[in-house]
Amino acid sequence: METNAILEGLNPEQSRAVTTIEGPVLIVAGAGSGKTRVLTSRVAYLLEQGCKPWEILALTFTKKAAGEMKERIAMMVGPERARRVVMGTFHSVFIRFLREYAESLGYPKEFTIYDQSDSLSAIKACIKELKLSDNYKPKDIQARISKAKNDLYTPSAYGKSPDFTSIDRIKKTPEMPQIFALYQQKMKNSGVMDFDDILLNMNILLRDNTEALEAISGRFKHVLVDEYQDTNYAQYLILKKLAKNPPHNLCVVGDDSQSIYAFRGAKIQNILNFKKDYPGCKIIRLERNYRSTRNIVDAANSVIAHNEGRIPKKCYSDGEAGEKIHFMRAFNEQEEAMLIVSDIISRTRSEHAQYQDFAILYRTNSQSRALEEYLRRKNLPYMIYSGNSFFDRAEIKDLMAYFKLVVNPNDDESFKRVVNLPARGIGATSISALNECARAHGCSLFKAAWLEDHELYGLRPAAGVKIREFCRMIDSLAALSTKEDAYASAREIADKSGLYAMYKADTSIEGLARVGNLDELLNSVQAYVEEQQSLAEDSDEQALVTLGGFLEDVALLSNADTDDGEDSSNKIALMTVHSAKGLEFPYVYIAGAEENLFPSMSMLASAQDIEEERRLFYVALTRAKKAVSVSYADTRMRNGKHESNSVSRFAREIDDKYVANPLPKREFLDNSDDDDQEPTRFGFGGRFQNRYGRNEYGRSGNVQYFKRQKPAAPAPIQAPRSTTAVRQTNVKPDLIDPNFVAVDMSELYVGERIEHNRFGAGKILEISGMAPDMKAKVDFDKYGVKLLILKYAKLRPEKS
DNA sequence: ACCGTATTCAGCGCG
DNA sequence: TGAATACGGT
Repeated sequence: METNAILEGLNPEQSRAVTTIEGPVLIVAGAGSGKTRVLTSRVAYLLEQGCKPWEILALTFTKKAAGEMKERIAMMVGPERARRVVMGTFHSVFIRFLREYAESLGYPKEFTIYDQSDSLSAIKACIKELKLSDNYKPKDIQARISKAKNDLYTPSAYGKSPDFTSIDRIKKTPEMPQIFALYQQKMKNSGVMDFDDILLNMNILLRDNTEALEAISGRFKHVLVDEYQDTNYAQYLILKKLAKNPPHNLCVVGDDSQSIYAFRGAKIQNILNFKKDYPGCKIIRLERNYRSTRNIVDAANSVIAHNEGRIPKKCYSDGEAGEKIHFMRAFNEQEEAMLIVSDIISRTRSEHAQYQDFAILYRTNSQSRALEEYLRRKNLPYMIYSGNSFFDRAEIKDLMAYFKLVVNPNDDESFKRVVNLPARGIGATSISALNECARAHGCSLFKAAWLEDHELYGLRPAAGVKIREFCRMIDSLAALSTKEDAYASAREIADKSGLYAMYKADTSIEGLARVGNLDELLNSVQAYVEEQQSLAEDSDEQALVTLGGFLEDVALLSNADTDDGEDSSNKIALMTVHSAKGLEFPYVYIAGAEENLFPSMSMLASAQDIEEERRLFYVALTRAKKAVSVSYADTRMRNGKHESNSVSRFAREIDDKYVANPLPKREFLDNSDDDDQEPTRFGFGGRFQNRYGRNEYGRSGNVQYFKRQKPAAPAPIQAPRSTTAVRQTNVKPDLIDPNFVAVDMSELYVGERIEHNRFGAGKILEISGMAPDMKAKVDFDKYGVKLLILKYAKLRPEKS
């Protein structure tokens, strides 16, 4: 592609961003400013200037971003050259480097990756081994270890850092350094890294191995980084080392106003301080927004102007003024859902909008429920972007654990997961004995299985035999997997392990679904093999597509990448503001614009946190192309409690000039936090025609005031339905009416026909024991005779 | 090994 | 409130 063609259609700033190729460059790319286009054009331009593809390193955060860039570069310069550009996510690119030098770091070349759940189990194992109290919450420990690694603290550095140890003192977890150390030790014994280790070890490599540093940094003449505002300290330092050679051709692109990942270690200072870190750098601002109307851009500007720590810039749109922002006030989250959905319906009619043109954004995932319920009620197609991926399912994890174990037999977490699945008579006792043995020898469970001194740790010979049998099976599968491709190996593993047969034996509906999922996993292995083979055909080398490759590919997938095969065409999108980053929609609804929720106050510690929340609100606003509606509810059920909060300060910060129905100057409802003394307002809806559902509500007399009352104490015991009512463990014993118990028990008698939730109908044969240990022998029509403890079994008289 | 119940927790989530 | 995990009994 000719230089002219590359630059065609770029505005002057974009053009400068593409052609300023010498020395460090910071491109401050406002929302919707054509950032991806600039990045891809820049790569094309570098190639056009004679740079070799393999001398360019381009790093992104997500697989999706990397994929999009690859595709667009391929269109500009052709697939052969595009393929040779070193481009990918931080993690995927660094894994490649780490494999080259794995041994110098004390890892096997074939190290595998622990995902978060593997890592969590390993942490639980550490806590257990150190016999620590339940002050030590595995999730919390995991988060703190992750934070430490992102800031490049090793366990010993952690122990010496007052920052960490003082928090541990407060949290009553003084043995954090020991857990951290044991965890790292375990990981090394198992030949595995977690996601943070990839960055940590990359730093260690570049710090301690000069040869590696020179080789890797010498390989690249140009380093490009997307979303620089989201980099953490570990990534920051790696980049610094990769760009150490003059003239330091490091080009970073980002927007400080969209830095929203501080909670997972991102440092906005990285972008704010770029100028200081790279003296003489060039700063290019992309301030023209091609996405949104003027009103939206100006409204977003008026909000973000309240932040102090910013790179000065003036974002603007040359488009039409467009619609003003609408506020929608609701009584509760159900009504909020109704207002939003009604608005969507009316816009589909009045503006011929498609469902896919709408996005409903919220701060927390739990807000999706009310919206979802209402959308379902109205039969509208929608899609929730979040969480549970295919790979979280138990049966998938089981088969994946076999794959992982075959690729890396020292993976202890996978070993523990499948050693007795299907049942092989290897119980918890045997495994904990084996674990003791492994711990004493500082080796993996798999290696410990072959040692001779089991008995010292209490492992019974019979159990030892069974464990070794299992290990031999893994060994033979491993041997096979070096000869066969990933798909053949995967099939063999599913078969020989007995796992597939085990799930196949379950003929229930769920069982069938599980087998279907296993098939789907095998299909995806096959798809991976075919994809890799077609890539290899284009190039010269024809290597075996290994199962290890598949595992790595999957490990580096995110939830966002795995769409459970659901068809996303023409559906209303529901997602958190975080996951909306980088996306755009004609119509955007921001739900739950309330104090305490957005901004979320749960963990708000410093003034900087409120700025991060404000940036998040900014991100939400700037997703919209044509229209934004901001909704809030007077009361909302949160964590099982009713909460009343006033309108979000961010909503108020939108300049009235850009709002269709500005908020009253002082809110009617003060910020009373569910205090029983305060009057709480509840609305009773019914009139929802008002398109913008604004402040007439609540003012027009359709509001009831009442004082929330504490429930009468003691709480009345509910009318007995069955013997299960006796089991009121939350009620103090003296609150149970003894008469009630007696009466209740007498409802059951020998010969009576009853029903059970799971076993269905049956007849009582015998009643034995005294309350609360009273038991009944029941002959179920379908399941035969069972002895049930009445305290636990929910029996009710048969309906006739 | 599996069931039902008790208890606990509650934020956003890249790779 | 309700989901996820831990526990404890057969």
